[in-house]
Amino acid sequence: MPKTVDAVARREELAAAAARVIARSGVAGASMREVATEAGWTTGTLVHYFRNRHELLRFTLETSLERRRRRRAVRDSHDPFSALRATLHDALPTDDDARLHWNVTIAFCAQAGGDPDFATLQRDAYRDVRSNVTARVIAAGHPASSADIEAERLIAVVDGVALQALFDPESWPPERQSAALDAALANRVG
Amino acid sequence: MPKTVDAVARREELAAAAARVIARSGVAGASMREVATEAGWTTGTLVHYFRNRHELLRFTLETSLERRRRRRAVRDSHDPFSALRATLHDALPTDDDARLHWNVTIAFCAQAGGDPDFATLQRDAYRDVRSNVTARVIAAGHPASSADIEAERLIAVVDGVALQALFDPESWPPERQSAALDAALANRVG
DNA sequence: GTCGTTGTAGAACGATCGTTATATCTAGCA
DNA sequence: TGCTAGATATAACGATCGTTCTACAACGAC
Repeated sequence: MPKTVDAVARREELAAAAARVIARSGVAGASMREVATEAGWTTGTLVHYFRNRHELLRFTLETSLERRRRRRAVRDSHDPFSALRATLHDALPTDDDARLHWNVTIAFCAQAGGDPDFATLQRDAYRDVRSNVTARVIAAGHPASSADIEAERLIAVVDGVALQALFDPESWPPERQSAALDAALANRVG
Repeated sequence: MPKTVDAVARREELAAAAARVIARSGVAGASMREVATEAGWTTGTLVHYFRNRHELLRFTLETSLERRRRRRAVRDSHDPFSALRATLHDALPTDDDARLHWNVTIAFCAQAGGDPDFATLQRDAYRDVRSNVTARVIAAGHPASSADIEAERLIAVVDGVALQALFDPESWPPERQSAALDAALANRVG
């Protein structure tokens, strides 16, 4: 058998490079050559792990969404309200990693119109977030009958703050994002 | 004197075509040829009214932001709370026109990272919205000391709902968007 | 050590892009 | 009715893109 590498790890490494390029200059800026250079390889390597550019982009989006999902997965040890707050807080672009994946999400959001593949991935991720937050809202003591409304409201606040923070980072330091979230949480839940 | 056309109107007509293409397939999809075809002209006409592609895109973004701004400008005749609600409601993607310009905003949001020109335009538009809503929040009876916080919260809700509605239109008919806004308004203001 | 498979590099091709240059058409004025 | 400058169309150029193809390097099985 010939030289062997961890193909899964290599794909994730390349996708991470693609995510950085996309966050920096949009999906359109993520050409095969640019991504290969960012990753420290050549296009020859890139096409060895991804059949074509679309598969690279799709895998990059999947990985990015999965990364954001995992950010909020390890929060079950706290008390229910803290877990809810932590889940929502982890979705805010308060650090470089979250900012990066938020930018990737936004970049693909703009592309989703022309590519139903991407649109489906994003929509499913959104629905997953919605059901997750709804469950935590109920766990935190909110009446089950209106839990979905409350969850949507909280998600809307988080998304809205995130959008503004990405546009205008200097006006939205992490503390201000946290404060906005806490204000939204203080309104009904808890 | 030769044949003469209304150059301003022609520029806006071309920008409207560009906006449709951008909403449909992103900024990257808005090539000179594609925009010219959408508008019913050729690239020769396009470059006659815009020095280059960047100027076309910039003017398109400006026009789109201006159009969203004007949607909420004619709301001063009502009582203060209705005016506030109407202002926020007009920002939601409840009709085709609003959806189109929201998609343009999102598309340019993804591009803003690589182009400081677009980023500045968007950030300024956001700050304009913020001061506008803050004024209306105060007019609606909210304490001036925390009006900016309240305005940010409401804008965040609107943006968050809009983002979800663009992703998942069938889950977010206009009535549901209105309901989410009214729930957010019922919390503090009024 | 040799072979065979995989990993990596780089060149090359056709398509498409933005831009520029050139040609044709058109409407108002002499 | 011509003349002229703006309005529009079209062709072409160089650059860049995604993709394909070929060549070489590296490592495990025999």
